[in-house]
Amino acid sequence: MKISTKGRYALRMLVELASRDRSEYVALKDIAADQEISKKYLEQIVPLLTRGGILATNRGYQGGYRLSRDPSSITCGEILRLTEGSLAPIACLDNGIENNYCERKADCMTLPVWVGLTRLINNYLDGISLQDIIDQHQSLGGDDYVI
Amino acid sequence: MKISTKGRYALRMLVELASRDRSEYVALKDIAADQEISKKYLEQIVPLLTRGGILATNRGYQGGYRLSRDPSSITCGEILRLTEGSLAPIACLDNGIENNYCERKADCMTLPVWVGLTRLINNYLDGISLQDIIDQHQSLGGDDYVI
DNA sequence: TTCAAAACCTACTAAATTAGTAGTATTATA
DNA sequence: TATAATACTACTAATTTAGTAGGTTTTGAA
Repeated sequence: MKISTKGRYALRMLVELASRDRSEYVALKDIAADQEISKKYLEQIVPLLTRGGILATNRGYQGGYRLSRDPSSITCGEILRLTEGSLAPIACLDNGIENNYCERKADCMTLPVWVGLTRLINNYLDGISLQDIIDQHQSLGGDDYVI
Repeated sequence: MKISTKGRYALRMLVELASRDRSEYVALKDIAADQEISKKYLEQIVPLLTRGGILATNRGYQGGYRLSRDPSSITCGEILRLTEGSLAPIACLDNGIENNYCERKADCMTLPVWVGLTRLINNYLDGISLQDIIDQHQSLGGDDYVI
């Protein structure tokens, strides 16, 4: 029950971009150095975010990446679903709660537990934007978020 | 971000035991057949639950397993922590939120997101007992739990 | 117009994890 | 003592994870 490095690295990278001047393109080289993450590995993660409409890119000399939208409109849920594939804790719910075609579905007594957990996780992560993360960091408040 | 078969099978097995007559020992052979799970694989899962104080066992002829406590006192959180190891979504929090010795801890802006998620998942699953699962199944209510 | 710096793309790989199987030893009862 | 059950340990195929490697394409500046 772990979030992989793909999702964690993506989130760290995007928080860094949200903290910088949003108008300029930042080279992956710089982000990789700052976050101490393999640049080559980030290269594989980043297309998921550009295709997902979170990052805008500029190729060639002086190129790089910047957020394509306001940090307050980009949520952890969106980022992690793009990079992790699905946030459902069981495969039966990978295509959404309404699209469960598991053959045991009808008499699976444990299913409601997983449906509730799926809703909980998605709602929580959809409720936290990149801007929220920056605000939380600056506020010196509690050590986590409460819905 | 998936619960493995270990945790899912354990939960299914325990729900079945909670649904049966609690005084009699049930052979693993029967549970494996009912749940359509490999008996040999269940054999590996079951010691985690006996050592964890959830199952009482009887070896030899007419032996088997039964719940060692009331189904209302056994929660999904307890079962899944025993079988999955930890319900934390990142390894830094595997030994509890207070025992995070990650070297990036001090300036990790994303940590509060994971701390909050860890609390959420554990609280949710600790709030659902085996008895709750049986009650939910019989009530024909909604399709999940709400805290 | 050439050069260099950047993103983009695809293939490969070592290590770890998952989901089991297999075989033997031990225990308890009829 | 035969039998039916759990207990224990080792092994394994397949998948996933977390990268590495190497080349291609694009673009701005000298």
